[in-house]
Amino acid sequence: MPAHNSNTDPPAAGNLVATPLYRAVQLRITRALAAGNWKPGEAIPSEAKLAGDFKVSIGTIRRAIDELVAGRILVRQQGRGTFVAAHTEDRTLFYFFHIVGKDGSQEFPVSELLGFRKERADANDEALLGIARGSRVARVRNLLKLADRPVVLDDITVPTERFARIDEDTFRNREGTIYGLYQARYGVNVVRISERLSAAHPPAEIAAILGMHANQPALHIRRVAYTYNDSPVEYRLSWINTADHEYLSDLWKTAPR
Amino acid sequence: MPAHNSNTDPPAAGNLVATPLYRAVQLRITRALAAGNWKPGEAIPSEAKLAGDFKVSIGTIRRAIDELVAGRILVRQQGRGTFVAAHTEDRTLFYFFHIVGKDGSQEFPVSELLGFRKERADANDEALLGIARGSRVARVRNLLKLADRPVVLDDITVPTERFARIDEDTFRNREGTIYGLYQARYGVNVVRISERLSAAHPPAEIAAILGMHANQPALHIRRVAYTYNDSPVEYRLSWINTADHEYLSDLWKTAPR
DNA sequence: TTCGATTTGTTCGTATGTATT
DNA sequence: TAATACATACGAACAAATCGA
Repeated sequence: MPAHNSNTDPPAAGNLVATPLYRAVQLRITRALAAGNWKPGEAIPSEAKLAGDFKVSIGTIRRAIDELVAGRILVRQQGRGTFVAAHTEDRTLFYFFHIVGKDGSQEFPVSELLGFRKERADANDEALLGIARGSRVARVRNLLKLADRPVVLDDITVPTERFARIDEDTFRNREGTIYGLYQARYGVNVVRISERLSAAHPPAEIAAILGMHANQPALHIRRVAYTYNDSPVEYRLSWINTADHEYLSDLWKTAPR
Repeated sequence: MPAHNSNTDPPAAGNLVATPLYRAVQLRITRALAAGNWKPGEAIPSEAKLAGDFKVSIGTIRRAIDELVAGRILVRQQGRGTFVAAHTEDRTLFYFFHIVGKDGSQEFPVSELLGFRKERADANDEALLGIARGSRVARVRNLLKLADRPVVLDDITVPTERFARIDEDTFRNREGTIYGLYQARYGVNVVRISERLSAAHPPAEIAAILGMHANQPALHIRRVAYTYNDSPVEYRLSWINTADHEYLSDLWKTAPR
């Protein structure tokens, strides 16, 4: 068969760039994901079915899914199916959580909610989250403990528009990670984060929470989390006591698909 | 054609795990790379030629190369060929260099050699570089300036075994990056790094070099650089003045495991 | 426990498109 | 223009894992 476009588009009419068929398929899949057609943890239709639905070969479907699997948006399992990545598995936790012991140990953090309030978005929120100034946001203060000692303090901001009727109890009584909560309860699937790190002296209030002496430096992180299509959904300021822990950046091991 | 093994191996005889053919091909390619059969910047044989040499289909060759391209070990160019990734291009610089201005600007760093000496490897070198204690190592102190101001101080350790007859002039008179030097002159191709970050007060000597006040915190990074097959080749301690700059960590597609 | 249906994983082959030289 | 090399797309066959009858 020739490699022409057998879809509904006019065959190489106006489109100067001629995006490959597998990209178009990929886009349709991510759109269905973003629309919530398939939920995290659930299986998407089989490759054969998708091929039939989209009227493309199974190889093209696989090509489209390949990158989504590489980007940890989907997870394939031989004999079972292809699933929307969920934030419930321990593996996925450490993809977005980079704090490890200086001895190399990877502990599971224990979370503690320290504060919750709703406010109006300021200029910073507007710039980072792409929401209108004055719209409503929720501010969450969360502490992470490792080996029973406070290590990470997160000040989290999310727009209430995406997170309908979000409240303190929802946060406090969640099971699993925060991104797991976003995913399970609000259908917001964080698939990418961007972090900027610097060293600084934390405010006295925060140093106290982290059990740090005055004049002790901490790692400061500004994080923006994105869902499908690079749409920002959360802004987070973190302070990390690096007396006994470090931030691990592994760039990078080409993992088997 | 059936998916049998048409290579020299007995078809599913003793191998219990049955590694896919494309992995075997991938291994042969990385071995050739590590042996220096194909040099950085040069083209490797065409897919058709490799398919003929290895007696596999062109699709299997492409599959093997796919991951090496994803891992930035090889670079494909349509119509030209597939090339061994070189550290000479500006693009690749920013893959291992993560310091950006707080305003978001990405500047090209200017390097300045501050010190060079040869020593015997200590316990730390032994653990991190996998070399025998007492073997010879070179220690290099290098300063990186951004916009004419000192920002990053690197204390670099490499084993002289891999870097034959390395000396101060070689470092001082190099063109391009340090990893470019390793690659062009010693055939050592850094393909992966692992970094551990923390916040701390730098020693007075280092604070002075970075133009920092006493009691000002800095970002401290311990980096190990690896060549093919996860073999460590360089150990680096860095201090970064984050008054005007940040460490950027962008985590998304085709990520570590 | 066995068996068969389903689903993804691997390998091959072929044809054609597109960029480079 | 022609040859070369990678890119896209399709199809087929079989392997391996999973799951339920």
